[in-house]
Amino acid sequence: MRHKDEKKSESIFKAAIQLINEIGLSDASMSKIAKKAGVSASTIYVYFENKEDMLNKLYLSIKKKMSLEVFYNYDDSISIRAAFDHALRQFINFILTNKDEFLFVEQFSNSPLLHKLSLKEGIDLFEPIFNLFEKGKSQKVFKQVDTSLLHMFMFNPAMQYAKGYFGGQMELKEESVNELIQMCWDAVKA
Amino acid sequence: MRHKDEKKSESIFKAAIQLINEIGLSDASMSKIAKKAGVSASTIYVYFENKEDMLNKLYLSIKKKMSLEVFYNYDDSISIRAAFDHALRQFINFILTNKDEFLFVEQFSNSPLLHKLSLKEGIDLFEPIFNLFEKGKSQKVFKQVDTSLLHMFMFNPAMQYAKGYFGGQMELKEESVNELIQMCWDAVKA
Amino acid sequence: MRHKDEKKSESIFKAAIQLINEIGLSDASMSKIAKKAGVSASTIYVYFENKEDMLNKLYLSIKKKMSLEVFYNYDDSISIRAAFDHALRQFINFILTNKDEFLFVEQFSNSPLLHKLSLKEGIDLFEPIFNLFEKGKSQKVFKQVDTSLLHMFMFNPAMQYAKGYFGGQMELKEESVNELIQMCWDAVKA
Amino acid sequence: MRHKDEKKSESIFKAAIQLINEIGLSDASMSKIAKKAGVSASTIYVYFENKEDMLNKLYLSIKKKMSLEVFYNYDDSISIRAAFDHALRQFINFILTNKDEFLFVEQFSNSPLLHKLSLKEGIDLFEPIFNLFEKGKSQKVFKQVDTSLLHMFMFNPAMQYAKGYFGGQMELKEESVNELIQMCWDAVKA
DNA sequence: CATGAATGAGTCTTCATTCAT
DNA sequence: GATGAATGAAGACTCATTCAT
Repeated sequence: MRHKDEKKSESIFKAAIQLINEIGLSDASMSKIAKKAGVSASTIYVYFENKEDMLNKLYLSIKKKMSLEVFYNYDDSISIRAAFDHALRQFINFILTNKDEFLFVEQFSNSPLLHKLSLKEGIDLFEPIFNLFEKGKSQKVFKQVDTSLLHMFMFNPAMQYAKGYFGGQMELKEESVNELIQMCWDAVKA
Repeated sequence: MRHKDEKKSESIFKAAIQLINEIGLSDASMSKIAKKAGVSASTIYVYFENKEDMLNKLYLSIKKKMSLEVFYNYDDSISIRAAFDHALRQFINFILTNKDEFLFVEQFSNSPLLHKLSLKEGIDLFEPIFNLFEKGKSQKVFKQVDTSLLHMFMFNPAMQYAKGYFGGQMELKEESVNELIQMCWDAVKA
Repeated sequence: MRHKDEKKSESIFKAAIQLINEIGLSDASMSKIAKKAGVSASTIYVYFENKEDMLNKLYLSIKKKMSLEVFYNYDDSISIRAAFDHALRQFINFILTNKDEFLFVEQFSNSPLLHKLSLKEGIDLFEPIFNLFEKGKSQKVFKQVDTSLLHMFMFNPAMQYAKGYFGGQMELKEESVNELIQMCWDAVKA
Repeated sequence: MRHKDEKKSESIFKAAIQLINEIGLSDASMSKIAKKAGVSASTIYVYFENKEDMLNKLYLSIKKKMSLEVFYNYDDSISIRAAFDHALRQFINFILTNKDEFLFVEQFSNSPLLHKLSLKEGIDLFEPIFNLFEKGKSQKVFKQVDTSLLHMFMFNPAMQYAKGYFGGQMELKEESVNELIQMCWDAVKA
């Protein structure tokens, strides 16, 4: 895939993301995606094995992009609170400014199409956070609970918030974002 | 006329829930559901207008059952903390002991098939919680933030936890549940 | 059938005619007809053997009604021209004032559902006209051509005209009707 | 790509026409047509948008073929009577030697599937006839009546005659055709 | 007599995918 | 590498009809 036309596979990704957000994962057929991408449906099969393969690769590519942004300028050595804040704020910023990518990931995560392997790979990209939690726990900054619980309280509310915002059920207020980060912190702090 | 089998629409519901959990919402076709329910596909249309109607009615029936359980023995007059604890514990208990129902609701909530009307009706069933939040805010027990934020931090982590548990990514420990409830409380308390 | 509820079978007829005109013969299902008639679909099967039987009986009942009107006050002994005129005028009057019945007959006549037997029975009702043609031919008033040709030129233009009128492609003018009758006469007269 | 079989859409047309004549428009399902054409049902959708589109295109293609034949060697400048005769005779010849095409057009014209646009396009193909009528009226050769009345009396009897003939209710005699043409002329002539 | 419930067969249409060019 | 053509399988849904009450 790497040696084929990078632009074409990129335009397929773009079309898929947009279409899935417009009409939903299960209504976004290969031919519709192809039409939107400006290629023939059969061309997609030059770049991907099948639909599932395409979606998994799309999922991972977004996760990678997301992780790059979340950990941009991420510095292990600052205070735990500051690192927590920084990463979470970057994360919120990413999902709010990449609506389509975020909503695709959400839809896909809730579907049986997400391959176990891709799920794991996606999680691995957030390794620095797990390190942060371990360090924080040993310093008694975080509660002595399962790391996955901490992880959940760190990112999930923001995702839920973004979904409510994009769904029109919530307003976006600078103030709310700060409150939300504070609430996350209160939940995980010792 | 033949007598209407009271259990038939119930068995269609049951088949739908199970199948949707096994293979996902969009792969659970009417004919597959019918086969699992032991009826002809056309029989479903005797009980429901169409697929969307069926799923919306299923959704509402689960939401109602859920609300009944969450508010079983719910007492407005005890302390806010106790009421919060009680409802959340009942909620967790419901989703953990009604895996299929819960996972169906999750899938359906994230799908475009969920009709706006059903969404609203579903939310209305949790009105007592909204009253609790208002009361708690006025007594400065809860943070002075959007009620929807409080609501999110109360229920969402538990749902995410259950999903992780059912997906095999988390263990279920009595201890974890208590920790989770504590974390929710820390998040919302003033 | 005669001893059953006459009103019910009548209301089924009425509903069928109307519905067929609204949505077409092939979209007018038994259940839709039943709903419009205010009875259960199964009730129709008390009065008729099946859909085809129902439509054939409906067809014949309309043909009979039509023949009654066409030959109302019909007098064999007046001049051939006058009898021709009278019958044709009555016919035109019938189809213009019984739009639904007429259009149903047209749709049904063009469908394979019309049973050969009903077709013949329907034609038999117009026997007096055939007598008129025979008499006219022997008196050299009409052309010496096949009676069915005469019959065709007498009734078909009016039917076509009415269809054009009901379809909105033609206007209805008192004058046009007279012209049409004159043209029919010119066609058949010797 | 596989090469597009030029004959495929033609064979679909042919199968559709034949089948519709055998079992009627509304019983001629896409899958039956496909089977008769020797292709998969989905293949039809490669060539046509849907059933309605297919039938409309079929209708127009027949109308065009018909008009080509009717106006073959048609000469504006000969006498009106001769032009009338020529066109009508060609028309009769066409419908008698193209039974399936003609009967299809008849069924389709009486169905709600005929799109307004196709109806108009179909009529436009007969423009020379309308010119003939206008000229004939101004020369007092034709009656001073609505052109649509003239048109009706020119073509409708022949169509009715052909339907009777194909339906087995009339015989085909060279003589009758001449008589029929004469009757049409008598009807329209001043 | 009347009818609600039930269904197998069928409707049109879309889908993911393959294949020859 | 790119693609138009082709298709079997499946989708949601409707139909005419039967049957037990």
